[in-house]
Amino acid sequence: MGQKEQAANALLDFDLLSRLIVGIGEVSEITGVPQRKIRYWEEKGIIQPVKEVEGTTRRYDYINIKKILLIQELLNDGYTLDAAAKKVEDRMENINKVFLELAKKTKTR
DNA sequence: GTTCTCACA
DNA sequence: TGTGAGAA
Repeated sequence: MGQKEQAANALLDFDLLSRLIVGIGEVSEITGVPQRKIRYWEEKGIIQPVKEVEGTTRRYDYINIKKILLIQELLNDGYTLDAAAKKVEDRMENINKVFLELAKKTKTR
């Protein structure tokens, strides 16, 4: 596969990923985290699902799903929920920072 | 399918 | 920290 095709696929994947929005049932199914627990984490302010314009059902984008996965891993490693949440929060913030810096320094090509 | 709430460990 | 169950 050539570089052009790879670049095109990367853009496609990113586009799909950024549009991927699913309900709690599917999130629970793919992450293995019970729906009840996902709602519980939201109640504690740890995750912020995106509300649909119409209706009251929770919607989860890929960032939410990623967060749920990461927190679940840390819990399995013995972290408390609060500690796991804070760690995930800090990591994502740092990653965002790095990419923002990178975006500033990178010229359009 | 989804929501909330009360009770419980 | 999380679950069960019922009702809407």
